[in-house]
Amino acid sequence: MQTFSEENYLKAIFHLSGTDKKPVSTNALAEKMKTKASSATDMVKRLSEKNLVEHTPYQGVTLTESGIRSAVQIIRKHRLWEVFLVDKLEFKWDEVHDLAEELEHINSPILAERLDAFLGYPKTDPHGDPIPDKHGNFEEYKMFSLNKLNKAETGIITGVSEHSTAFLKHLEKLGLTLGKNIEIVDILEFDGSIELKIDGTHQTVSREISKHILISK
Amino acid sequence: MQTFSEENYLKAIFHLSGTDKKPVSTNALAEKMKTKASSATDMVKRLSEKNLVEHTPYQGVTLTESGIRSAVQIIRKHRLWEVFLVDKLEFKWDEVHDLAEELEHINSPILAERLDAFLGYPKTDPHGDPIPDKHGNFEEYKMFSLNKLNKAETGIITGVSEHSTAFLKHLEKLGLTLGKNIEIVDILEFDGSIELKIDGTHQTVSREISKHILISK
DNA sequence: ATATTTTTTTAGATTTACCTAAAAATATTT
DNA sequence: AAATATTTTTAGGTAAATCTAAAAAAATAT
Repeated sequence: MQTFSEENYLKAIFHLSGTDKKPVSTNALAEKMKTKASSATDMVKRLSEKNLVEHTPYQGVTLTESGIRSAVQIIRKHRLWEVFLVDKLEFKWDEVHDLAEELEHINSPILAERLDAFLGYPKTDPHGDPIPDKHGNFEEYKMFSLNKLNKAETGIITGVSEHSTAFLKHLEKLGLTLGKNIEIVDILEFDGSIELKIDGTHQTVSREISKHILISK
Repeated sequence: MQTFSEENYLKAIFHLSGTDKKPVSTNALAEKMKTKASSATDMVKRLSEKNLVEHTPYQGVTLTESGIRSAVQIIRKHRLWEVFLVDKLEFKWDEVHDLAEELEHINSPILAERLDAFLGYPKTDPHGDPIPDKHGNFEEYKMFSLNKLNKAETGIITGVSEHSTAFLKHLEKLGLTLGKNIEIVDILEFDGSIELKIDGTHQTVSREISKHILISK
């Protein structure tokens, strides 16, 4: 068993490490955890002693097999609780992240399994992220950022890569929610802002925002 | 905000202090928390600095108004989660205590409120304990221990004062579940064991067990 | 009323998870 | 390649929550 803090670090390393499982730098990890580099080093050492991560000083950190397994189970619980909060307790998609950050640490494989069944074995969470099954298997969907689209191209919003309330509330206000079709009307040369058509109306998003909107064709 | 540990101590003091709110001794508190007296003293000092308890050295500890409010909200969450686990996730009444001990610390009044609504504002948890409403109000039912009944008297099982899996599994096996009518057939002089009639059959429970079965008339 | 036992508190250590400041290693400029 | 800047680690310290051992207070027994 791990502490909450250890679990949060594992999750952070998993996310920062990406699909290609590249080493995560101490600074990146510290920033993600909103702490200092020295604290990150401390924790990495502890996780290393527990064989959850591999760490070569100055060369960054990667998860071991057992670290990945652990991280994926926490992510599974996080996403299941998000579905519960939205589908059953009528929370909005922008209100569930912080609560799920707490609930994900409840330690009971049976609970996760029962919750999964109760929710009807959902495939994705309210932000479009895939939910690992009890064995930890899940497909990473091939989504890409909205800012990769060219003028006149179309796509479907299928995910977001940022879960803050402020960001999600903004998308909601513009009508940019999961499943919506969009079409790129124009890309401003000045700062890369994107004008797009959605539900027949036009909306503009900054380049920074567009990066965190994920699209499938 | 309190730490998990502080919350657990508050809850322990609330329960040990009883309906008459009498002071709780350091030893009793330490025993309940499965820790040492010195640790309990330390924690009591910390809670005292936060004005959650009143402590006169060597004279025991009582909750302040604010301590009671805090404890009752934790108990509310504990009992709501137990209802959720039994009613929605099909856990048995003997499987939910430890999970609820973790879930009760999730810090969100809105979550508690939504959960309450989702469950249909239940009045009692799976063990017959009353669930405080969001203002912290609840009726203590006037239940008494089974061993207070005399030969030939009858009653209805409406609660238990012990929540361990072992105890509850045993009751389940004997058919001694909430809502059942019982009649005292005999009380053994030797050790106070009680023979009772339930659903037409006879069962015997030790005096120790009978103390933790709560009855209404 | 004194002695003994029990309960409670204090003193001093330990572990986790953080911090700041300084040193060491690596990366980037010139 | 040397100088400078950045990143990472080490060293030493703090607060929360625990522990053991010893001291102090209260309760009980003689």
